[in-house]
Order: sequence, then C-alpha cells, then structure tokens
Amino acid sequence: MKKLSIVDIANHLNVSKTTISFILNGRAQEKRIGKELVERVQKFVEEVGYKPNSLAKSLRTGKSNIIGLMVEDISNPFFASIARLIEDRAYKNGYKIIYCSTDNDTAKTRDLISMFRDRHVDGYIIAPPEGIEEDIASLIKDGMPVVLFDRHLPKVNTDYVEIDNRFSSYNATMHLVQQGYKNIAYITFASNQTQMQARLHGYKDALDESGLKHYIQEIVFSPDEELIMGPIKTFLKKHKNLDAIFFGTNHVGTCGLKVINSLGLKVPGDLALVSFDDYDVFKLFSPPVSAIAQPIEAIADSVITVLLNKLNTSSQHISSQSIILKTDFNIRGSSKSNSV
Amino acid sequence: MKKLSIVDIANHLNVSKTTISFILNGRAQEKRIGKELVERVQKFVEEVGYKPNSLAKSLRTGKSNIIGLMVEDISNPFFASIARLIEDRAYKNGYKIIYCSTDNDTAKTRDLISMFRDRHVDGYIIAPPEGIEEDIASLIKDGMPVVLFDRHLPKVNTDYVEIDNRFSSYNATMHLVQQGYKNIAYITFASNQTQMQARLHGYKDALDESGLKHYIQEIVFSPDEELIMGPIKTFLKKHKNLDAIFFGTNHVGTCGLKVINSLGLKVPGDLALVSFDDYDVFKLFSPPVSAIAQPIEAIADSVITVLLNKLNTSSQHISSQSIILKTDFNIRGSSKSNSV
DNA sequence: ATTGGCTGATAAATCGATTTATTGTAAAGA
DNA sequence: TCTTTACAATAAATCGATTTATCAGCCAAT
Repeated sequence: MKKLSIVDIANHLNVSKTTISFILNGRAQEKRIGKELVERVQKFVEEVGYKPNSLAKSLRTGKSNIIGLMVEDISNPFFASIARLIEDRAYKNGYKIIYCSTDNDTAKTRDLISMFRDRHVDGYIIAPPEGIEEDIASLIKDGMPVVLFDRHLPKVNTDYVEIDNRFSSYNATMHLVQQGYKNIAYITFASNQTQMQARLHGYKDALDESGLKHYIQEIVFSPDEELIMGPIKTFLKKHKNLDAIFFGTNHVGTCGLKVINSLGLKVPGDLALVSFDDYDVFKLFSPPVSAIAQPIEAIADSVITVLLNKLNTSSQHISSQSIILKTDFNIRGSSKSNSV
Repeated sequence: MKKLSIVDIANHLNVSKTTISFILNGRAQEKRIGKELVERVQKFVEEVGYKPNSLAKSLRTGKSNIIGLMVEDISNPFFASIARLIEDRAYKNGYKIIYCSTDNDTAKTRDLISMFRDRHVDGYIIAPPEGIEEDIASLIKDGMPVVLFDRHLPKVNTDYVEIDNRFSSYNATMHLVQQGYKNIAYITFASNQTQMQARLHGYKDALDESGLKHYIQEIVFSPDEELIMGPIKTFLKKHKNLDAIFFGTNHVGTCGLKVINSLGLKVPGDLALVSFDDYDVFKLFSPPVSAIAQPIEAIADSVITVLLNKLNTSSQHISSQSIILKTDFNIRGSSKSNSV
C-alpha cells in the first residue's frame, strides 16, 4: 500500500492526469470539464485519500508554502513565545515554519539563509544579526518577501516590526529617576543592533535630562552564564554607590538577579531593579521586579500579517513598511517611599 | 542573474549533466571520471556557487534531509531548550528541522503528522499526546524512523528517550518526608501520559511507604494561566493543613508560586516546595525552590543519536530501543531544622 | 465545401535533479 | 582478424506534479 500518484488516479479512472490536475486545482470550470467527471474524480480522490506530492508540486510551481523563521535563540523565552504565535498564525494560513537560531552569528546566519533559499522557502522572518545587510539586500533584490523583527538594518530598506525601544527605555529610566534614585546603572549586552542601541540611548537621554551620571556596563554575550555573571559581579563590586539597575534584556536581567542573590544584596533596599522584557522570573522574584513587557501577540500578528500580505500581492505598491509597537511598563514592588 | 541549474553548468562546460551529477555526488571515482574533468567541474561549480535544487533532489531520491520535530509547546522552556539542542545537532549532521507544537491535541497532532509526511520528512521526533498510537504505528509500519521523547506510548513498539520519572518523583517526595513534612500535596496536570503517571506513582509510592496521606490535585490544562491558578488556590485554601507541595511540571510549579505569592504564604515556613523540571524561576525564587532537573543535553543527544542511527542504517537489527536517563535533584533553600 | 468557433479532454513539455542503460574508443587476449 | 575488457562519458528514463499546446467532434456561418 505505497503512496499513489496522480498517474495512478488517472489510470484507475481512465482519465488523463491533466484532467485530474485541473480538477484538483479548482480549474475545472475554467477548463470546461464535465460536471459528472469532476464529481467522479473528486469522489475517488477523497475515497483513497490521495494527496499530491508537495515536492513535485513545489518543483513545478516554485512555491513551497514554507516560511523560514530565524530567531536569535529559540530557547530564549521571548523568541520562543513569538515563534509559537507565528507558528500558529502561519499554520492557519496554510504555511509551515522552518526555524533556526542564529546565535547572532553572522556567518551562521549567512549559511542558514542560503539553506532556506536552497529549500525554496516562500518568505523570511528574521531577527537579523549585525553584518548581514548584504545578504538580506540580495534576498530582497531577488524578490523574496522578507520581514525583520525585534531590530532592523538601517542600511537596508525592508519591512520590519519593532517596538519603541528608545522611549520604553527612557520611560523606565525616568521612573527610577522619579523615585529618587541617583546612581542608576545600565547593564546590557555589547551590541550595535538597533534595538540595543535605542535602549541605550533611552537610558542616556533620561539621565542626561535629569543631570545624573551614566553607569554603563556592556557584557560580551556568551552561552555560558558564568561569563555573563562574572562581569556583572565585578561591576557591582566596583560601583558600591549604585542604588538602581536597569537591565537591557531578560537574559541579562536573569543573570543579574542571580548575581544579586549571590552577593546577598537586598532589593529594593540596596538596589532598585528594572528590566527590559517581562518574564515569569521577574514576576516571581521577591520583591517582584518591574519590567518593560513587549507585546508579543501584537508583534507576532504584525509580522505574519505583513508577510502574508507580501506573499499574496505580487504587485508591491508599498516599497516597505515599518511597524513600531508600544510596550507596557509593568511597575511592581513597593515604590520607594522616601522619594524626593 | 537567476539561479542556474545543472543543465546550465553542463552546457557551459560542454559536459553532460550526468557527469556533473556524478562528480557532485562524489561518485567520480566509482564512475571512472577523468581527474582533470573532475577538477574542472569542481572549480567551475565552486566559482559560480552552484547549488543543486534540493526539491528536485528530494523528488528523485525520496530523501528530504528534514527532520520533523513535534513538541507539546515550543514556548515551554523545557521544550524550547530541547528543541534548541536538537536543532544544533541536526544541523551539524546536515539535517534541517521543521517543528510544531501539538498542544497535546490529538487531532492537531494527526494533522501535523500528515503534513510532515506530505513534506517527506526523513525522520520524526515526537513528544506524543495520548490517542495518537495508531498514527505513530502506521508511521512505523511504513518504515519511517520515529523517536519519541519525554513520554512514550505503551501500546506501540517504538524507540524512545525518557527520564526515570517514577524514581525521580519518589526520590523528591522522600526528601520531603525525611525533612519531617507530614502533609505533602502533589499538584499536577490531569494526564494519562506515561511520564505524568509515573511521576504520580512515584509520589504515591513514597507516601505509602511512609504511611502518609495522599493529597492530590489534578488540573485540566489550559493556555489561560488563570484557569490553572484558580484550582490551585482553591485547593490550598481547602487544605490548610498542608506543609509541603510537590509540583508535577515546571508550568504547574510556576503557577503554583504565583498563587503562593498572592496568598502571602511563607516558604518554607508555611509550605515547603519541590517541583519537577528545573528552571530559572525556581533558582531565583526566595528562598530558592528545590527541583528535579532533567538532563536536557543528554536527552537531546540521545534523541538525535538514536534517530541518526536509524536514518543511516537501512537494516535495523534492533527492533527498538528505549533510553532512560537519570535526573538531578537540586536541593535548595534552608532545610527545615526541626526535622523529626 | 471550407472555415471558424465551441466543447471536453488529452498529449507532451517542463521543473531540476538522480539513476539506469547505452555508446564509442582503445588496448588486450584468442 | 575478431572478440573481450576496460575506460570515459553520455543519452534517456525517472521522480510526480503543473502548464502549454493540441486534438477530435460537432454545429453554425460564409
């Protein structure tokens, strides 16, 4: 009982495979195929559960109904949640997802793009690392639908979905300032990606406006958490005068909390905390940590909507669109009572 | 500058495409193709960056170099981490991953399997929901390599990778018993899956052995966390005498912590806690929560090793193998001093 | 009687590879 | 001299669909 092909169907019904194909692709009317024949074919196909070989189909039509999704790291809860939502929406629209993690590694990403291309994916959803501009540009030049998210590439004209990083960061920093904190540090991953730079600027702007001093610690990303916690620990020991910390991502934040625990620091007595990216860890820490929550449903929705749009309209009147979404600032924990 | 095909290469070099194909597939020697020709072809292919169309290749060979990965929910950190590791290993071995989340929904899973099949994936890695026995069996009957993980299907003879759930659970429960807790509850998701049943049994066995009373709360899974927290809250309010809780999964555990926070209960003063599946939340809770840590690297490694084995050896001498891995019990927080 | 239009269906080309069967030559063996 | 054998490369078949071009029959119009 091996799989049957369109030829088997055709032979069994004494009909040409062309006819079968037309009927199955809803072109029966257009091709003036007799009603009884159509019914007979449909009935039989249904009966034996015939399904066209999608590889052959893709080979001929050039469409694969697969979307390539490239995130930084699928094991990061932020990306995992987004991926999950995108997956759902994509399936509902008849698309499958091939995904991969880039690790923010340009060479790896290049490989993966070429692999996606090789697999003839119909569209790309990418959280791009730095240095990948040319590859993305060439993708677009060749007419592939591409949507970036979480960050974008200033030198390349693409569709992208982002949040208002600068303002979110500015706003959170200002919140600390207004609570009376004077020595507010910003701990983040060293990165020139747009979203990270915007967050950094938001922090700086808020402090500049308030006449406070910057305390910035940039950490080189590593899969080994110890190598993230180490620099944080050193930084905290060096700057004993800090009274508040703003973490640039959930990952930095989580590592930061571990350091704070290990140093036995009291929150918010010794240090007030705020982090970018909300996360169970922040809700359950005691006291709970305020965090900037990205609207993941909205991000996923926007991304997939923009991409499906590009996939369905061959004529692109719009050269490219960018969507900037708002974040929520979830304020938690007892606000410092002795604010100025 | 459209993509070039093997015919373009052949024409350009005045060589037949057969020859090109043989050379590119490393069959030059076997097919006795002249050395200079081989070099000339390889040089040119390298130069123009020609890559065979993998769809055509798959169509002809029947292999897709794609592995289908079905987890319960990719946004669950346990599955996300496993997926990430599997992804890495698969890529290193020339395989790509198509993934999806089953939601433990049998009908959805059935659809997804048929989709994977349709896509001609070479192998399947599945955390199976209940009721999917027949579909898996038919997959195997048709010679598809399948590896289950996290749980297995007793009625189907498959390869699978699991942890020692019963013992892990028994051990963790015993730990609470030995610390002197008398009223130990087990809160879990209602499920007949093997791993959940094994965990439940481990709990029961430990209590039976110790002559303690069972307190079991099974919660119907829901994507809405409120519907998980609600029953937990009710349960805790109903059983004021509880002095310890064992959570059956990280998700239940996280929700449980939220309830405990909202009720203002003190840990471990009012309640001692242990959870299955380790997770940042448990490490950072104060006091930190003891947890059973699954060896995710080992799980991912085993899964992919078993699958690659099946993929590379056409003759399966082994009918099926099951791998049971050990867990780590991470004991945290101050142990109760007034133990019996 | 020939052309043209319409209907209903099909033969053949195509997508881009792999695989099988075949060809042509030159050297070796009978 | 004629047949083998080895060598080097290729033509053609195949995978399973879609798409283009073609055909056969029939009726109306020129």
